[in-house]
Amino acid sequence: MNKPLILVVEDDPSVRNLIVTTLKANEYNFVTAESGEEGASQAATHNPDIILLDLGLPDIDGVEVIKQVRGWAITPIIVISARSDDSDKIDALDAGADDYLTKPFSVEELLARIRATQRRLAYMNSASSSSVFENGGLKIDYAAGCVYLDGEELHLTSIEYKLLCLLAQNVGKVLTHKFITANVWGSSWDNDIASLRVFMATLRKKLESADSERQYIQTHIGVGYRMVRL
Amino acid sequence: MNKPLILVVEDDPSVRNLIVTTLKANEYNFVTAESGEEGASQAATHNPDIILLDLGLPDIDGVEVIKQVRGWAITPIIVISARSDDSDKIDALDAGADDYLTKPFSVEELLARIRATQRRLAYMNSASSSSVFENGGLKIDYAAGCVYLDGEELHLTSIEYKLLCLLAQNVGKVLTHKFITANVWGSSWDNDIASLRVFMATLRKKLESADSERQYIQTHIGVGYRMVRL
DNA sequence: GCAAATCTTTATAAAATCTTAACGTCGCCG
DNA sequence: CGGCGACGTTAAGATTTTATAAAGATTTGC
Repeated sequence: MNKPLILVVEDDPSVRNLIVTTLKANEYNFVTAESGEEGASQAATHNPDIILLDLGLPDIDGVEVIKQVRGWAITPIIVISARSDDSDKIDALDAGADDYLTKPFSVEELLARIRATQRRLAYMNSASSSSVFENGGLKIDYAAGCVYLDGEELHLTSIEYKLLCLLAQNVGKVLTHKFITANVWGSSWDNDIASLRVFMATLRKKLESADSERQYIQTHIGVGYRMVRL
Repeated sequence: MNKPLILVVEDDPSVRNLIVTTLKANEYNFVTAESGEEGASQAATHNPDIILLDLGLPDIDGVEVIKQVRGWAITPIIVISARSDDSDKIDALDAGADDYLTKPFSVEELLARIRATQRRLAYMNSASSSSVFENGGLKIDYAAGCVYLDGEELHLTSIEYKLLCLLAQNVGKVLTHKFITANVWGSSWDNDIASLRVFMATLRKKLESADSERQYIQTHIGVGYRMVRL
């Protein structure tokens, strides 16, 4: 997945700065808004993955922003507010907020809650569109745990599958013997390189049986193997 | 949707009572557990919609319970804990918790957070919930709890039925032994894999007796089983 | 409490997979 | 040219995993 885009709606420049700095340091993309109106419009134009929303905005009330956004999107909204009354929390949550953090808050906690939200998002996406890898006629459906070659299902043993995934997840990169054996078997037992060669042979046979033109796996003598991007 | 089932894992009887009374007053169904072990096994057997989890349990640490449950389920977990340190919150959230409430908490806020969680669940379910499943000559009527094969009703025992539903709800996906046993039986007791094999054999016999051509269930050696989409 | 149905356990043969070792090829270098 | 090292290929044996039957244990219905 790409870096998530986070919309920060906060009028206080110092708080906004704190949040933005934190996000930047953790490699999130972000856009900011300084008022409720601007927040709602930014949400519409940028379609962010997550919204961080302050309730005490200069123009419209934060709860109104939540309702407005919820009118057409289910983007997760994490409220960050100075109001710590129960009634404020309840109003915001019932309006459609997903989480509520009271100021002063710990940036670490904010990040953890963002991660939790992200996790849920990732699951929801994977349910509808399972993550697949494609390269030439090769297709790996990670969620289903199946591999297809030119549409035909390919039967792989569990080690072969792990090996192929490892290569696929590093397409174009040369992987050393040590790296591969360490990842497929537990520890890097030296003698496994012989096994690795055998598995590479069977994998190649399976991948290149249909069409001998294409070569998915390349060997780099003295170093390791590499899947080429077709 | 039916009333959601909520699992309450809390050792302190007074707190447990407060929560349960609140849930009851708001027409939720619930089950309770007084320890981490019990909580994990209740989660497996009852498959609740939401889990409320205290971290300070008498046996295993709450974070361990989270990890255990997350091994096979994505059930939303709301942590309710006396520990208010940031690090505790972060650990719990990163282990897989969805929300974190510190004691003493307001029951109204708890209810609001449950509602927020429910809202998300409802959205996720609405995407993929129909009352009947069809695949090839196989038909499962979830509402009626009946299974048909080429129009003929098929008599299945309750475990066989659970197993078939699990496979059906994940058509095309390879399900690990651990995942299956955890979902059909309680926790993943190692020896259940032997039982699983026997049930798979009987299920297959029933499904493939009529027409030996079609193979609904595929075994992935060393991994698990998978229902193929026909 | 009995009989039938269901579930669990155990045993064994068959199948699939993994490891190991042997042998052949290729390119390199003295 | 011949030895050396790295790799590919093959096949046999060891190991693991699975299907299936059948017996014992448990639950359910009556």
